[in-house]
Amino acid sequence: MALIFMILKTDKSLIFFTFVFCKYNKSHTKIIPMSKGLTKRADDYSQWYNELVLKTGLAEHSDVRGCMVIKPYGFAIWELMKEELDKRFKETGHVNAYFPLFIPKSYLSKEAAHVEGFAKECAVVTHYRLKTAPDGKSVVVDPEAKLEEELIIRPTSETIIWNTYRNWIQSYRDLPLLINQWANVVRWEIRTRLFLRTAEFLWQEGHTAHSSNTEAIEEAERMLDVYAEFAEKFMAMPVIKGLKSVNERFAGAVETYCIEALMQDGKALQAGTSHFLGQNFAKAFDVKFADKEGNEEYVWATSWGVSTRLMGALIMTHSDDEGLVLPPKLAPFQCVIIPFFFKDEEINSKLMAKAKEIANELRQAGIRVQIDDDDTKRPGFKFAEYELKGYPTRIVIGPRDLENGTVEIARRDTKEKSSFSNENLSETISTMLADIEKELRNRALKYREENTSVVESFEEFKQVLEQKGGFLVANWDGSAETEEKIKEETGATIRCIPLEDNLPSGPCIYTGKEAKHKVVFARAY
RNA sequence: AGGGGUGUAGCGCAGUCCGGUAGCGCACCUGGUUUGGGACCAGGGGGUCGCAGGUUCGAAUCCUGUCACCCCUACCA
Repeated sequence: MALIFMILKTDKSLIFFTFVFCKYNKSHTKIIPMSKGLTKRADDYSQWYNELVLKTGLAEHSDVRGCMVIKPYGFAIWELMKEELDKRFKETGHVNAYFPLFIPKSYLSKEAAHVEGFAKECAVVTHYRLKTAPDGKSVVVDPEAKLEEELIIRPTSETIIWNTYRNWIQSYRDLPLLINQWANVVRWEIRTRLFLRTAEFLWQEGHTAHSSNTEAIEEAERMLDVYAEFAEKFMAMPVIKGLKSVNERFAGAVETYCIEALMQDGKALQAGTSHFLGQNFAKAFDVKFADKEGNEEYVWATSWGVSTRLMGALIMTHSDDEGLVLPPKLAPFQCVIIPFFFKDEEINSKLMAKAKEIANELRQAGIRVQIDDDDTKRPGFKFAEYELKGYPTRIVIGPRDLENGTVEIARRDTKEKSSFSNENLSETISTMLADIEKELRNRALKYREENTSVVESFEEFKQVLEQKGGFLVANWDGSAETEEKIKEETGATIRCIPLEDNLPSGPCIYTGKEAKHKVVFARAY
């Protein structure tokens, strides 16, 4: 295999084109050439991410500041996530409901820490009507239509939901109340990034009410497990389950649980959170129940959520310099069939017939498959396109394959392609999809292991953070001051206190005092 | 929120310093030739130069304001 690099100098940047000439090796597997046009991760990770999201048609910026348009391909992935998560919520006894987008301003301030946490990023509705402007062309806010009480567009729904739960809960018999909602929320962010941070985003928020402390904690932990299992089984993304430090805790929570994932640039991403809310919201909204003995007691609460941010996590966990790499369970199409058309109409119709036959076989086996019969684009173009979009597998069938009873199958994760018999393709593809998923999971796990460093001193901490990044496991004295100082000096924060294996193995790396926990530090999104 | 940068055709950009009929590549349309990894040739269509004011005989270009996006810090899921 020969590599030729061409470097073109333009005014502002260097553009690298890479051509890879392919030959069959002994196993008749060849390596797919690299795509062109996409910024390489090593050159500029942020730019790579932005270009990838735009070029693959996952999402784009709308004209509304900070708000994105999730395009059909991106939304298809989100729908697959939703479908699976929803199934898992139902399996753990939850039901869906829907609460208002608007929250009376006064509700938000009933829980002190909560309002403190969200006040700075709330969108506020002040009027309910427009009228034609004096110029007769534009419209203006009608000053006479001012709301008595302003409405906040929900940044999260604890307040409106707990205000509602007050009417729903009287006795222990009404508990537990296990409700989830799929919704949009708005947090007026200054700096935005597609999927990772937008002013409006989609999510699910579970809000549960319980008759005891322990039951609520169990619920918070149960839902954290649901998230962790979803991340690992469905997204092929390894996560660390842990507790947030006081600084990072959700506004209004007694304890915040989280799953933390490591992205390919060495930064951490919080992929999901689950909160034990204690009786904070019950007290703020006066939600009491009568226990079996007839005593009145405040209700215990949890809330938990994952958002479209998972899309960002998915992209940054698996994708490469050629584009998106989707784990099969989240690929809108797991296989694309491309008939290699020539000028001969008769051969083309045979190719098409075979492609349909194969597609039917795969569909019967439950594989999501698409045929690309567009004859205005050449196959090479399509190959590059589907690689960019991260289709896990691709079947190409040409005249030669018809004669030989074969197809060519390419897999996205390893970029290999080889010839296979066209018999029993559903099994071939199913096996390959399972293998791809395993490969992606192993690869991501290996990356995390290689980029998790146990550090013994603050010097080592700074050095590893600077040179390598990733997760840094270190002993911490448990104080918010120490955490804050480390953050100021290095930019790294405590991602979590792991649920497993958090016993300190020595003194605090910063203060040298007795350590309380062994925690995971990282720079984070 | 602070610092830096960018807005010109669907996408990527040149033109802006030094004002004078808006250009290039890709994409698109038509015709032809091609075809096992992003085809080639010929012809064609498309832009109130982010938006709003101002200066000027004349503004993509100069001035003022404003909006959006990107990068680095700060904040969050």
